Amino acid sequence: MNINITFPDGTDHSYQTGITSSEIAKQISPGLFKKSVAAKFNDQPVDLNAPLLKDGSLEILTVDTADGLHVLWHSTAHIMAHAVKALYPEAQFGVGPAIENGFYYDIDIDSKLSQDDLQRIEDEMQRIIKRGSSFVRKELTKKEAVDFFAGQQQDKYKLELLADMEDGSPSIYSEGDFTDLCRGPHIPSSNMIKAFKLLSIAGAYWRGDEKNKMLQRIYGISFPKKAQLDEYLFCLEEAKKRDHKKLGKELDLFSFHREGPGFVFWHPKGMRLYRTIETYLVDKLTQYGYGEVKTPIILNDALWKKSGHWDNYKENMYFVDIDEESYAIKPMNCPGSCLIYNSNMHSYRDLPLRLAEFGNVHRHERSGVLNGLFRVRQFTQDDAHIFCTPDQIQDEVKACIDFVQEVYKDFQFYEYHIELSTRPDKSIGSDEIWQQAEDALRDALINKNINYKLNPGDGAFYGPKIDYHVRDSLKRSWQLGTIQLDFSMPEKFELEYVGSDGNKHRPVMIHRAIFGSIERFIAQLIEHHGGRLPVWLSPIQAVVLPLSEEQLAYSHAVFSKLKDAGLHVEMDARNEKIGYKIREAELGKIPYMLIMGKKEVENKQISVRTNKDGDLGSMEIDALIDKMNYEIQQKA
RNA sequence: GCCACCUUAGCUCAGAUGGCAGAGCGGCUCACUCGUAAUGAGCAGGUCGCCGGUUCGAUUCCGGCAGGUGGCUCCA
Repeated sequence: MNINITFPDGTDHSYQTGITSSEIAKQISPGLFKKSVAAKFNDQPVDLNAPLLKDGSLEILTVDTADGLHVLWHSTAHIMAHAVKALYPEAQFGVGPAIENGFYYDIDIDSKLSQDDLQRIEDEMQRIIKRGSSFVRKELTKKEAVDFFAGQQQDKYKLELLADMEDGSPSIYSEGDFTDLCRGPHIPSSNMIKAFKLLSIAGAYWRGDEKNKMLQRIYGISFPKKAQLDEYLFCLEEAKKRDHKKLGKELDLFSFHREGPGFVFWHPKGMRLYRTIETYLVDKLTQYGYGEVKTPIILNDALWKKSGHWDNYKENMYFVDIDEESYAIKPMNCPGSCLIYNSNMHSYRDLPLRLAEFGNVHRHERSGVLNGLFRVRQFTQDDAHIFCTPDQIQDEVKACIDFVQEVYKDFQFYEYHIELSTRPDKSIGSDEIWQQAEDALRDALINKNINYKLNPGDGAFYGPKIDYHVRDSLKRSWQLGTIQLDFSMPEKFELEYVGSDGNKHRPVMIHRAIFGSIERFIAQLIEHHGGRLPVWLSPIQAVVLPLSEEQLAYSHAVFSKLKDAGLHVEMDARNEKIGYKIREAELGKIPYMLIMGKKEVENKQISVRTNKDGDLGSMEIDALIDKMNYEIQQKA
């Protein structure tokens, strides 16, 4: 009996029934065989040594592919669990998946793991790998699996996983004397792992629920070649150099102080960057038909009770007493906007009404979540509330999408992903309203032909949202822009407009932010550019560097001329060697260094060095101003 | 909030089984007037995060707290 196997390149071939992917790989080429870790049969991941019993498509997964690496990582997680079990026989295990970069395993043991223990676990893993045992799959009935994890290898977490498992035939993998509940697939033999490293230990709640026990999670990474591990670790180090917390200090942009954990102190240079961004957006707001508003930071409790924040957001809010009445410091700007809306009568002809606000909000975030500018307790949202009629929703959401993406392009953010978040557990509004709102956002995305990830249950309490996520230097994803639909707030604040029929109608509210928070956005900008901001964003765009005192007068003249041209320019008149001043300017990541020597004074020129291209030679002052203005205008 | 780790000069970091605290950079002073990533010399700078405990003596050991970092949970 033969089966027919189709390959990814479209060719097909007949093989004897029961042949394994491994044997097929060997026949195709020894190179492929050597690099293969698993296979996909009819798009289902399978082990290399699984017999193929029917016709189907086959893709051999090698360690050169992301899927293949994931298999290697997952197998390394097993080896790690094996090592932990050998060192701590009482250990019980949660889950141990491959993740975007590497793997982890959640472990329940009584003793606290330390860095030294990681070393011991690594050593044990090394021994296990050297033995080169193979991963053997076995399919069991659910009862057999339960018996195994209740008896021979006691593990309450695996039992819990089994209890929730719907399909009736769990599989286990044995590697040496260690067996784990696992769907697979796995690498054929542990000795394919040529290089690995355990990176960190962290606490993690069982099943991600903070009501559950906290397990110890070990993160690690592995590769089929030592060089790849070295490169990965090198990249990690490089990424740390781009950390905005480090660069923010080095470039003197902002600071944090014990006196206000989670509250940013902006320094002059950081503030310039902040203002540049703000000013940029103010211009765009006009283009996109927004009016700008400003609402108070402290507002009476009654307002927050009315808006639903009291019931849904209280634990994140700060409160103050004024004249024996209780007030809250705003965590969001929407109620304020609603008050503005309600201070006038509105006709359908006024809509959409777009009110933008650089809203200064305070949120009491739990201490453990604070993280540089990414997660603070006080931040400025580039917020806006669009009040519109139901049939204007589509166009308005689409316009918001265009706006967000235009802005990201100007800041050279090209790598982001979009999520559509739906109704959370804690929410206000009827099912119908939520359905309508979710459909509206989905339709806008589909209409714009935008790929998005569905994020069920992650919407705001008042409505679903479209979010823009960007990764930081350590690959953590942060939400920046957001477009949220809200049918509830208009209800609560009894917002109305007079329609063409002369009757009163309820408008719909769209909350939207592009940067999300200016603080977080700046953090992303710094990391994205590694601190080397484009000229238009640089707090200092050029520095004048006289070679000696003889060039001071000319240098001052040049400095004034650039300043008058509207450029952010500084003068380094210190009595230091030119190499020293250049070094300082380079470390300060100043884009233009203007060196003034005898020659330049005689020729009325400027010797230009950029931090991007090095020494550019001499040019006229006006040529330099034109060049810089062009780059600023191009946002290059 | 939870888990682990960290906290020594403005910054980056050494340090001692518990006995008067160290470097480089930066700052200040002086000399040097210099051509594309660090000129030299001198001086100043510390309650060793805070509060307790053990001890003749604690920056060092123990406990608590605060702040930070990496995760978890939560979120822009």
